Amino acid sequence: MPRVIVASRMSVRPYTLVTDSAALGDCLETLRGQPLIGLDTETTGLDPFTSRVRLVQFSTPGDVFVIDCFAFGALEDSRLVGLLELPRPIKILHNAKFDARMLERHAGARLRGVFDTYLASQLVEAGAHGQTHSLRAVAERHLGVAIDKRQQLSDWSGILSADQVEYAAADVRVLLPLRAKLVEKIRELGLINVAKIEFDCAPVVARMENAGIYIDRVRWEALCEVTERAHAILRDRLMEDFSGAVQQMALFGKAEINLDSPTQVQDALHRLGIPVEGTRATELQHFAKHEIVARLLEYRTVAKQLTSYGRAMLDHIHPVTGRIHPQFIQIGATSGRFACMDPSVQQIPNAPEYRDAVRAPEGRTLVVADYSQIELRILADWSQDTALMKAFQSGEDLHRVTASQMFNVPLADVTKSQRSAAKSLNFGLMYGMGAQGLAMRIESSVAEAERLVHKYFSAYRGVEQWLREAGEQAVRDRESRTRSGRLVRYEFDDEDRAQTAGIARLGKNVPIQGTSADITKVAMIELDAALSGTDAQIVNTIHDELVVECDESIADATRDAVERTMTWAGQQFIRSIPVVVETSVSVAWNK
DNA sequence: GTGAAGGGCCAC
DNA sequence: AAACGTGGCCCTTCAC
Repeated sequence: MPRVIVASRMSVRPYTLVTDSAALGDCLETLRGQPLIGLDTETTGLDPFTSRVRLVQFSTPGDVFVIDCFAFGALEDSRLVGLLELPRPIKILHNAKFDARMLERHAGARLRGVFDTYLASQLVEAGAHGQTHSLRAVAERHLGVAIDKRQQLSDWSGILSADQVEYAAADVRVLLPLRAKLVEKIRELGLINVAKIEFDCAPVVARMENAGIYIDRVRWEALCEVTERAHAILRDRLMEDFSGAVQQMALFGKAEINLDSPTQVQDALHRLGIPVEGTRATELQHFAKHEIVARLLEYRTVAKQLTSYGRAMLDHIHPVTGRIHPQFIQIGATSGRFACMDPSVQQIPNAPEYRDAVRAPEGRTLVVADYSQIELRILADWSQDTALMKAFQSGEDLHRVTASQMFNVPLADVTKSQRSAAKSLNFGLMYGMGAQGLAMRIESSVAEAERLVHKYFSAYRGVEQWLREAGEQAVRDRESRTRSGRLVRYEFDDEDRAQTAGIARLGKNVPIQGTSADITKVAMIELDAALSGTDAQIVNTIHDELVVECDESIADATRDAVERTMTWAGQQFIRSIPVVVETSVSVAWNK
């Protein structure tokens, strides 16, 4: 053992272990004069509410400082907090969200001036398959150096081994050269704007995760109980309905049917003479005249509610905060959209009974704000289609206007089914939907769907042209860009027509979906800054919607700030038509 | 037992 | 045969 320590001591450059206030002063003196510093932390666990910060490490081109927060009150030192909160020097971190959560929780610091090598790697790789973005992988890819991560999850709460401190020093040392390589790529690929957005967003996401979202346990449990009863009743009745089929199946050794098994359900339906092809809801709907199929559809809905949105949600309530702290993945989709997990609070059913249970605690309130038709506005702005722009400038109901233009009828004479067809086209065409897809969706013949698509594009020539060119360009250049310059690269075999068609669809959708993500991220950054110094806090982001929680006494001011910053962010990317943000103030997540 | 794949379904 | 984009969660099935 001693041998290993000696050997590794000799093989690495020195570092300074900071264990008192005077040494911290010297360390901060050195750091303040730097334009760029590496920053990392070692913590006793991964959860900011139950773990402590043991080490804070800084690097400069010539020095590494390892601050032992257990040796003295480093995290209470206002000089350290001041350095973290100033925009300069720039702090280089790998996955800044993690350290920002810890530093906010334990030092009360609002981290600013971030360069995040994790996010930078994701931007530079632009969605390439099979690339991971761990510090180890990124350092190996760009610097050709191997990093030993064996100590990462070691016990950081006791007496530090030389190995541990050296690991901590090595980790932070690599960040400066790594940034240099990544900056080069960011410049080459024209990603400076989007990188700035992502880096500034990371501390905002950290605060959002730390804040968490409140769920009313009693309301949620009541919802679960209702669902459980309905589930039991439907299950029993379906078992009776299926008994004939099950008896047949029993001849083959199967005495029961699992209603949650699509294969078993299909088999049983076949035995009852119902020739379903798969058991998806859209397929079952065609056979809903059979009582058993109708009941199965009901069962599916309830089963989904019970499993995905049942008591499991309550297991996520944190014992320390009493709130849910989901994980937001900042570049969750290659388009730049967020993803969310453990639990995903982006996919809670949009039904009043569920949204009522997601609320503000006593004395507080929610401001809920979403962009009105943001993706279609992006399409209108990008394509400069005269008719679509005019439709938005009129301020009328968009789908109704579309129907009026498609079918050449006055606005007031648009029928329900005309509006519905227009709506399907407005949304579907952005995803690269064809006539066949439309026919499926609106349950018409393909010929009828073709006629509708033709009518749509006759009204919106500019949209047709933009979509076609966006698809062609994606296939030709093997990449797409959003308005912020975010890059998405495509790997495909251009001999494969199905793959090529898929890339063309992405080429239409990625710039639109991704620009929407750009806008939401800029809005979050601006809003977080506007709300600093108040008790208002962003608690959820759902693609084109933000949820803010604040004391009810500042609800109006908060709503104004939300509306102003979101509108402003939208206008940074959409210049030729209005950006509309709809806000509401409510104690629950209902609009 | 564990993990991957696929079906199904929730969100925008 | 494929058929509108981006995700995550839960279940069953099947291979190891």
